[in-house]
Amino acid sequence: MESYLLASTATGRKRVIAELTRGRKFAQQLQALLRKSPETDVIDGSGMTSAQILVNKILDSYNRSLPNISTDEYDEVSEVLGVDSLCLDGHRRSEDSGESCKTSVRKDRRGCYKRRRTSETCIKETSTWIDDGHAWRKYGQKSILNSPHPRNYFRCTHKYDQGCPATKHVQKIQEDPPKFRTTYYDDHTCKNPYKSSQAIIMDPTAGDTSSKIIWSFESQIEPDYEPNDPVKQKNNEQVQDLPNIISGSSDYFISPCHLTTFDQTSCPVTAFSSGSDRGDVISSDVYSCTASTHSMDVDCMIVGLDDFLEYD
DNA sequence: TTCATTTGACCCTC
DNA sequence: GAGGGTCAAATGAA
Repeated sequence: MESYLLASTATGRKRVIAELTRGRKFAQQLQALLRKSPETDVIDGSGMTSAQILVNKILDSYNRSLPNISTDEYDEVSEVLGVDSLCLDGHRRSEDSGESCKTSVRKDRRGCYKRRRTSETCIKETSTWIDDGHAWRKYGQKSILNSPHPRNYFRCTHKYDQGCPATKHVQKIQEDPPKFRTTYYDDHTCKNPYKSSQAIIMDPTAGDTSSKIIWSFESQIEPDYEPNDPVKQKNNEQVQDLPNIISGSSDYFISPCHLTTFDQTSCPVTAFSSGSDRGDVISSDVYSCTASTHSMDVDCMIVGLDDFLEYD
């Protein structure tokens, strides 16, 4: 992510930083605005609400920034966003056409993919495995040095059909009580087709119900899921059993990463009030995001904002 | 039959 | 060369 900021010239870099800083400022204003009651939002002469005006400013900020990124870096942006995946052809070949080129696949894999640089967008530690609302497909498992538990590798199910670059690593870091560390890489660009149970997360800073955030969940298997483990099964059921608190509303998903973007510092996210079993499960999670992902964070906010604007 | 998971091999970065 | 991330054939489940 930080590579986005590495414009080819010092002047260009300054310009990018200035624009992104500007965007962040607008995003913060928007954040404050959204905490207010929507009724207080001012409508200007053009008929736009102040929130919409801020959205336009943020988008404008990014539109000004992107041309300042050099071609190589723009390619990198595209790569991260899944616009032009660097080796989709390479690994799709085997999945699409089966054994047609088995013998050459091994050789062709040389240089087929780039190893990911350290660019995690979100780290989450949970006492239980909770679902984050996206469909993940496990593509690997690896024992890690000095770690008694293997690390599990997941990619978005829609990696190939929608080019979604999102991946995550899940590793059990503590046995008793069980603790899992989930590291998210890249954001989802897919349109998540899963609509399952939803939850409402109350903004802890707000006293009224005007600042509800819907948090969607989907069932998912624990990284080292054991079908015969009743405890783990129960945890999965807890997530699945979340009720549709708001029905009939457009289903919009805010991932744990997105939630943290509303507060740009690491902070625990509290879901539901105390006394709720389900809430206990969710509120035990701790999220943290890398400080270098502000621009992506703002982007996430924009995505969420569109939904906010549509949700009336 | 289709799709997800497992697992060993390959490849990249440090 | 070690360690870690990804690929893809094999296998299993629905």
